[in-house]
Amino acid sequence: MDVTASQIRQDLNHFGGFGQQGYGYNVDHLYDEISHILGLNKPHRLVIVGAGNLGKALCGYTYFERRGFQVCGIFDANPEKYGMEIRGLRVMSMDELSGFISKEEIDIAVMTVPKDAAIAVAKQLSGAGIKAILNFAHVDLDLPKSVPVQNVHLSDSLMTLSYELTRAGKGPLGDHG
Amino acid sequence: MDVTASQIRQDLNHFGGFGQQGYGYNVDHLYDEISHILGLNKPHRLVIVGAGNLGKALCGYTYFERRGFQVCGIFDANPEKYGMEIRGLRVMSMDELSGFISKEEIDIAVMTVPKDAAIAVAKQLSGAGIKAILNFAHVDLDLPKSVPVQNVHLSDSLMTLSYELTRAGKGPLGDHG
DNA sequence: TAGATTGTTAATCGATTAACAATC
DNA sequence: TAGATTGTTAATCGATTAACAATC
Repeated sequence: MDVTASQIRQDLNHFGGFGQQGYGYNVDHLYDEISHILGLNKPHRLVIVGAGNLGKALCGYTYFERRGFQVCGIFDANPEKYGMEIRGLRVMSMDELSGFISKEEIDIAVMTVPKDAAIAVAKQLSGAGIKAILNFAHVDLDLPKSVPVQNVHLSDSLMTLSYELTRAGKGPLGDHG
Repeated sequence: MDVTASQIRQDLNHFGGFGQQGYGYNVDHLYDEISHILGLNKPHRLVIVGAGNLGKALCGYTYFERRGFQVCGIFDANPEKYGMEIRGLRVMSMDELSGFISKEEIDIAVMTVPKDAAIAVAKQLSGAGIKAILNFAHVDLDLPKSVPVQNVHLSDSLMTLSYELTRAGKGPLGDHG
């Protein structure tokens, strides 16, 4: 994993001593502790905002369920999509979003909306009391620090890949001109 | 952007002096230089391996075209999908993959296959001379260093988000026990 | 005891930042 | 010249690694 033993000990110890000197770590216990630290010990309720291709794909993403991320609702701005059924969920309108978040005690919003809508949607989510956002739109949202955002910007990955591909086999400082 | 002026100068200078002391940077020229460094100046040809929900969603991802990433083919292991048309492309079988890559001079493969298939597919791709892989499967592929891999592991983003969400408002060292 | 393994401090390394010279 | 801005060296900071004591 490209991690030294030293680093693992150092990192684990940052959160507490989970092992026994001379004896080792109890793997099951360690797994629990880490789940706790990551907040994965209790389920999270989430909504998907944007019922496009990506939104639909994510809706059927089995990892969500397996790890206790419950997909509770899916929303879209396009009236033609209202009522459409995706994996047993009916697409709802953006007007219903805020109410749904508070009533259903939603933690997390997954944003798969077009770039231009992203900032407004983020505002609405934040106003409705969302606790965290997973953002697939090509914008950096800046929200109050109290609402953590994780960006999944494919464009970044693609650019990095293109860079590595281009540089492959060239010297450490490469040549670009 | 959370970057100091110092850092920008330092970073740009790592690749070369693109500015003029006392005068500034020419934005258009700088944009070109960076495109070059990232290898975005010429188009890349790519295939999508795995015609599931995510594969289909990515197939319609307009950013690809806009930035010169040409989606040239889409493949799946399920015979029922052969011939299915997605955005003007016919789904092909895995047997056709290797030949396609060399004949069509494909640079990049986007892997949206199930975890269990991922390693074998990566091997096939690497054997067929692929130059780079964008991997959405929940596995860390280890391929020869000559084939750069970018992993898009949603699970990582979700765990980070869960961590931040859980820690929000708590002290810098948090409390988890 | 001898071997093994974690906890913790110190040393090393690299990246970020600050400072200033060079130039327009 | 005065002000502004990049290039580049030095200082600072943090993270990784190494070393060793503590413990089983």
